[in-house]
Amino acid sequence: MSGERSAQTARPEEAEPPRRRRNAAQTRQVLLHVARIRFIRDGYAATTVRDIADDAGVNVALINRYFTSKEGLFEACLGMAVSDISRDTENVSLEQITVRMANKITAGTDEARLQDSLMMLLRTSGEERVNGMRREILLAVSQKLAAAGGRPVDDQALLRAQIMLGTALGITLLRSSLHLTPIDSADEQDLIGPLTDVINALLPRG
Amino acid sequence: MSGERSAQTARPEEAEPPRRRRNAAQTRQVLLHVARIRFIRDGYAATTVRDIADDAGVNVALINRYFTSKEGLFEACLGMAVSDISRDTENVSLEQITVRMANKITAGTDEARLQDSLMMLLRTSGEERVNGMRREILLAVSQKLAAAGGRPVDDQALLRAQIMLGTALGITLLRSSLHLTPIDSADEQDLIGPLTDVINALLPRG
DNA sequence: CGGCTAAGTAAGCAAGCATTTACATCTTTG
DNA sequence: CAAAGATGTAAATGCTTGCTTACTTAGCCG
Repeated sequence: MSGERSAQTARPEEAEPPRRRRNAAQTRQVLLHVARIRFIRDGYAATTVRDIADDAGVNVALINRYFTSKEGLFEACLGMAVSDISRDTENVSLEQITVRMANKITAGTDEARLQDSLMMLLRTSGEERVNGMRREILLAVSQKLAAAGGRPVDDQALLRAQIMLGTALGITLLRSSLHLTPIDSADEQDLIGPLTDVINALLPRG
Repeated sequence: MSGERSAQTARPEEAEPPRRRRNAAQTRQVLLHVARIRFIRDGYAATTVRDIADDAGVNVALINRYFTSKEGLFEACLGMAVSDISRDTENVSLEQITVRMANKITAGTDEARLQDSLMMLLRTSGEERVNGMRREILLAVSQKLAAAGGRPVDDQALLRAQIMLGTALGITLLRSSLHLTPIDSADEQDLIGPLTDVINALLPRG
């Protein structure tokens, strides 16, 4: 590669387009990010498009330009959450499951945000389609949990896995939404013990 | 009017005031009842006072007359839920706890409505005062759970009780709000087994 | 009966909502 | 550079919201 592309600050990264002050893709991302936070914290109906636009520092009309409607933006956020959850529940094995679950539940706000994705799952816009998405991903996760034992997944095993899922959901709810103490201030180590007990009680080993 | 009060059907019962087509107390109750359902199903912000008034078959203005505001009506509903939960968690003992929990979770819509009360706890109007109410009752319930073992309640026991509470919350959520199968269609008998295992794993016997 | 108060109603108001339109400005590209 | 499309903005649209006001009617008591 003989010729550099331009005399910009530093060298432009390979797959990184040159910085623009106007950047549709980046604006889209910012909107998604701040909308997610609002939807999780305040719910769909209580969140206004102006709130979101202000948080993002952009004009309200861009929400409709990039996501068609408030509803469209919500579905995009939910889709993100579904992807995150799918990725974070790959290759679940009984050995690591406790540690990983405790880790995900207590992970800081930095990067790992499975908690947020779970809370996003509890939000609804009233549209029937999103309810379908929610049920789908929850069913998939519980099936992965049930299959972790290595035994064939019958209805009873699935029921137990869903109770386990409910536990994870409930803990996350009590922590990040209701801020109940002492569970809200428990760290990873505090949770590993009880979680191990619950998992051993619910998920039969193959 | 010397004789009987009127030629109504049957005789007016003792403690039962004569039926009036206009009855403030009854209207109040109807409003509370239908509002609760709406708040639980649709959330606070997505529920309009006109929805509630229509459900109740009364005029919108009566909501403000009897409850001052939409917010006031919500708080009344939440207060009802708190009372129900307090009453339903009296005298918890480790012996009956599993059966009672399974029973309450699966109880039909007839009378026992602990599920609804729990779901009501998850709703918020944004007012800080209601968040306080929610934390209070959740803490009280988890303390009762922790004390059921008969042992002194240290922080770890409380944490475990709160995880148990989270499980109940999560199961109820997966059932009545998300309608996830097969847990949504599980009956009391189906739940007793797994619940027993979880409770034994979480609540140390004294 | 006749009036008085509690209970309920209809209509409307100001504020806030999501969305659209018409316009301005930045970036790329020929 | 200059045309053109991509990106962002300001303003206004038509609804819907919670709540209030002025009014009607049912129920009670002398």
